[in-house]
Amino acid sequence: MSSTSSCLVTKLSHYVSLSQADCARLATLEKAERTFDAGHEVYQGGDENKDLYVVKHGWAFSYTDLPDGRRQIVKIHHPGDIIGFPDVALKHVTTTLRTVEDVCLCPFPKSSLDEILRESPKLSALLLSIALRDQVVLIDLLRAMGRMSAQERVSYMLLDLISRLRITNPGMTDTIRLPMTQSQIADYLGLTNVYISKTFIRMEEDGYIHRDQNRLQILREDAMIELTDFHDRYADMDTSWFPHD
Amino acid sequence: MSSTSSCLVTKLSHYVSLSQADCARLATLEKAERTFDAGHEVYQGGDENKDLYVVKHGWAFSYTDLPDGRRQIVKIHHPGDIIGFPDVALKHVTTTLRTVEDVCLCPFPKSSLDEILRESPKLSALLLSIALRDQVVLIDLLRAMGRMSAQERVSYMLLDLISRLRITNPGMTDTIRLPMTQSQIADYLGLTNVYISKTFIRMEEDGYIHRDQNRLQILREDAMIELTDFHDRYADMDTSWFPHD
DNA sequence: CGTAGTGTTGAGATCGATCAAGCGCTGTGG
DNA sequence: CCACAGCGCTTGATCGATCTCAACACTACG
Repeated sequence: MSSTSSCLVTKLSHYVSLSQADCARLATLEKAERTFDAGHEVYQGGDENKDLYVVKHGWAFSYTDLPDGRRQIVKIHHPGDIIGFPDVALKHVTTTLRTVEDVCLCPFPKSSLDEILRESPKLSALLLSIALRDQVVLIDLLRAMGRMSAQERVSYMLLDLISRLRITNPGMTDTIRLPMTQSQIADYLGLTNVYISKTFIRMEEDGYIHRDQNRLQILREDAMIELTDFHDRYADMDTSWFPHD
Repeated sequence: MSSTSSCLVTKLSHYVSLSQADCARLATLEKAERTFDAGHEVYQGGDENKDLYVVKHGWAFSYTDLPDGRRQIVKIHHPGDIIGFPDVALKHVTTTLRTVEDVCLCPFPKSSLDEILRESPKLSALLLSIALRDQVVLIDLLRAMGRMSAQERVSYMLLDLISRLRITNPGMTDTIRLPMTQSQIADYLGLTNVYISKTFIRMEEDGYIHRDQNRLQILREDAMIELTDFHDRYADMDTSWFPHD
């Protein structure tokens, strides 16, 4: 999470080496900057689809509500993520974006993508790959929601979070900062805050995790990987078919 | 589902008008053809990622199993769909592909995408949009799985199916052919075959649907749309930002 | 005519939800 | 410095939607 270079470039060049020109193209996406307080709603579902955002620092999440108030959080956003990408295909945004803590976002217009598609086949391939990889990640989450118990879902979430954070923080070990409340975790995993509490306590008693303030240490990562049949979708992508410059 | 022209071209030109050259590019994807019997596994999760497939006719689905046998169907494929697209980003496929009935598929190599990305910005934008739209669809399904009751999930599935089929069959009204078994529907919705049976019976008693053989008529579509807060993601896409030829 | 697959039905079990209370922070205002 | 409100987390009692298990009916098919 260096403050000097772009998180987006860091994240993307994990997968392919980018030309100067392509780095410059990405850098223009992060020219503008806006900060938001914790718990702020940046845009709401149904709004006209104007900008995308690159996360500079802080966590946020996207969610949808059912008419009666049931809430589903569909994506947790970290530094380097592009927010709002799926909605590019549609005229209106489908989710509401809410910050978890103080956050800095870089808005850029949808039309910037047009330029990338016309001028850089390699970046186009990379963006397409990211979109497709995110589909695989959603499918993994779907599997967890459809077929896993509460403890398995929590384990899956923790493994997914730590895998994502390791891409941009290679120094990370087994401890993550978890700024979300248990109600938010419940809305992400399709459970209730009460049951999240009970599940965390159970997992701590069983020696899977250790909690301290809002830091969480994963004690038995291998056991949790086995429990959830977890696959890291972030470390590797197949870039062999990409067009060359 | 015309047998003369390509389902893929039909489906894609629903969104933008395609040049001759682009139609030709898509047609080459459907040159080869292979047929499979009902209940056949075309490829398995973990296989090397070689080909994509365009569906010419028949239904199929992609699924993953947990080590203990719990199954999650993650996508139902119809004529005109591209199968295996999300796995393009990875070296190995993440799901197993199984036919529901007798099916005809057109395999084409991943590297064909390379050519499209280099030569047609417009088709690239369209493919990217399809991938992003499919993300939104997965998010909708995730919401259903995380926060909806059995009856709501079944309603959501039926509405989603009929919306998709209407794209390629504009003549469709309120009746669909449902060749999947109740066990498969259960594996798609994260429920059990027993409870699917009970839910269908309940919905029939309540006048939402009518069943006859493997045909299913939707009697109260508006009520079901309201119940599930359903949004059609297939009818419209935002193509205004696309590059011009 | 046996066998396998699919759907239905019923009894009982269970995981997670709901409801309600209490506890420990933290920030705020008197 | 204290009182108090608000929020997040925990705890316990009870409830209920869905699962599990088992039996049975129906169809297709070799």
